[in-house]
Amino acid sequence: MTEVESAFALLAEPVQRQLYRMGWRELRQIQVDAIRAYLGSEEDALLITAETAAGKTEAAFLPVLSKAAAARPGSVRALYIGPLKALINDQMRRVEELCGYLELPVHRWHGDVAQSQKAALVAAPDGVVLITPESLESLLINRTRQLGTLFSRLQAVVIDELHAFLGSERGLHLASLLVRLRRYHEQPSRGFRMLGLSATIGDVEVARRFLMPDAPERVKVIKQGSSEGKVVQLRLHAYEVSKEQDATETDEEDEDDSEAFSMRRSAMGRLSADLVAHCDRKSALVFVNSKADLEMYADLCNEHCKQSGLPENFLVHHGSLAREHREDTEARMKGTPGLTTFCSSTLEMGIDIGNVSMVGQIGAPFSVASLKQRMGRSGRRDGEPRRLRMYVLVPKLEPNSSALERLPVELLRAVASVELMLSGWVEPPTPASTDLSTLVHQVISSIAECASLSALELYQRLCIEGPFRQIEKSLFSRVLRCLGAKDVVEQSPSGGLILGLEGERIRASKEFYAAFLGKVEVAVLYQGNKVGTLPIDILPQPGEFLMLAGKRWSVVEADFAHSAVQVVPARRRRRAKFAGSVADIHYRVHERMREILEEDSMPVYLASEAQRMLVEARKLAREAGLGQRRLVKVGEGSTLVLPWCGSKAQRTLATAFKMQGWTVIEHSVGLEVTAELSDVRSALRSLADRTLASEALAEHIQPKACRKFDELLDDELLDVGIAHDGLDYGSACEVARMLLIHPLYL
DNA sequence: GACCTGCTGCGGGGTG
Repeated sequence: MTEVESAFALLAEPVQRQLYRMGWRELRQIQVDAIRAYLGSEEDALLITAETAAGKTEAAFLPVLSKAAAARPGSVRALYIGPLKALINDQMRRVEELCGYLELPVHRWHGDVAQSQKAALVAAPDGVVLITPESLESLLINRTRQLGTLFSRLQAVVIDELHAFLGSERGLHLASLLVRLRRYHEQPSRGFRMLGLSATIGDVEVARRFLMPDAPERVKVIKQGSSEGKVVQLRLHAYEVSKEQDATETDEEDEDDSEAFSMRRSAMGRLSADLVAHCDRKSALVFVNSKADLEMYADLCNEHCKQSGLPENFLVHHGSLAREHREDTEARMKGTPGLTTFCSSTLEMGIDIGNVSMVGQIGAPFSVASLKQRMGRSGRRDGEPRRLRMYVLVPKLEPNSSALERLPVELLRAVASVELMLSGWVEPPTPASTDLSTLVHQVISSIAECASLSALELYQRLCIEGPFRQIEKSLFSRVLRCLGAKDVVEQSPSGGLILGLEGERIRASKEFYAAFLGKVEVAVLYQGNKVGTLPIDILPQPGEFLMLAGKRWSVVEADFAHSAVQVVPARRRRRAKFAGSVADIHYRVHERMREILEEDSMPVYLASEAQRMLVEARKLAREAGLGQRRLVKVGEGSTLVLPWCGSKAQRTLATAFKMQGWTVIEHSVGLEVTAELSDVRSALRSLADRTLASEALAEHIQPKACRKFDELLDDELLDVGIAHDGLDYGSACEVARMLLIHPLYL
């Protein structure tokens, strides 16, 4: 018997029959490995990592369903946890199909599922449940009495798109929920088995610790062989942005308040014209870093098609669109080949939109991990390559600006990201060690679940058994005292902790269930139909223009009482404003950018204009010593610091300099400090020998409250969190030491 | 200079 045959033989008979019916002629290697690992042992957890469309879902569910088939009803047997409702809806169909010959019901449980369906599951717990972390949270506090029957014999928990949880508030939240859920198992010490699925694991050890915190070595890693990977076709195009060209090319439709935008307008036009040619009759996804730009590119491309007599084949998909519009875009992509969708991260994960033969990325990607995910959306069919085209706008080098300002940073970052992705590297997730906001969330939720808990029990559940293990007892009691002072918790006469008035109010709100902070948004309505949403704090006024859902609008009425803005179609091409912040770049990306400046070889995937710009940038860097020198004196009383150390450590350095009373200009790579070189060196020394403490730096960070429940904590507690997770103190100290011993500092 | 995610329970009134 071959390896494949013996793995197949391990599956339950109805599962085997269903595979025959579905026309499967073989199992993929990761499926064989997963079946053997899951059905061959009773305890180990599984981490299944393979490229998109390699059959990870089936690798997990074939063995999980086979085992579940033999268990008796009366309890949910397997739980699937997904990060998106849309993904759960897609996976529901796939799991139901695999269950074709099994007598196992498959249930969805998320915010869009009818109460009646939820009630049906609670009345007869059985089968497989597909759920979001937030709905699991709601089960724990709203259905406490039923948990014992629902999950008493739960066998397996499958976490899809595991990378989306690792290192985030939502991941910490989920980790806490899973520990709390285990208490309802009839054998809590054995509990259920964990399976994690992902295409983009930056650090296997972090993933292992997430799946089995007490025994990470018992997580079996099932990895797709590298030979099974796909051929990659790459091209990177660059467009120069210059003032002179735009003065002649902007027309009345393009009036915009921002000068920065009008400068970019003609380059965006050239980029769009190329894009229309590149996407010609291909199904494509084009990722854009901002929603305002995304709408602009869709409009420019459709306009281009209209003028050339081509069909207007460009659609949009992002988080500020009405759900109906997003579902319509998904359905059209699936049903009609040859369409292109401009999207944000909404389509980064596995929502089914049919086959995509090309992926575009406008602007340098936020991270290498995100670039990898995005590229994985193309070439899903066997034998088809992955095609990726990147497009970067590069400001024209102004002769009178400084050498640092003239560096084409975004082009360098795009090249560095591609190089790192091709080398197989992606950013490792960095879980927070001291996320007190999520701790507060779980304190409130745990008390709501149990009605009353002693402080010690609470500490035991969350910080000994649960995921908040780095939080010591003294810090935990400071948090509780703070919550007590704000009426969130109070001590009952019997000594247990119960929710106070404020705590009850927070817990009763429908916003409570997520651990992350949601934006306050208002609906944009046209003739009573929802087009999308805009952030409430920068809402357009009547008479102003905006683009949304691939159309141009003007605002006729802003109705705050009903949280709505009424719009009508308009001619003007004006961008809507969405709220935003700045991304953190990993130090390895900065380091690779510097190496690219220093190297001579030309990446083969650069188009000619991009090649010319890289040659120019290398010449500039060499003349100014930007790639080699770390501390550069620039005129009297001003020093350039070039650590190439990633944004978090660079921000930590900048804070240390600001504490000296100096003015610090923070560039994306490098700092300009109003201080003499010798003074900069002595400030670096106090970091290098750690006489400047992390807590002292944290005091100077503003704003302090940025996570969801930070408002319930005092500044002192927030500083503890910032010192641990908001800054990168360890790296900054290392970088300071390196800057001091670097031979080429002048 | 950014992107994304998620979400009760219950009471009252109407209909078949």
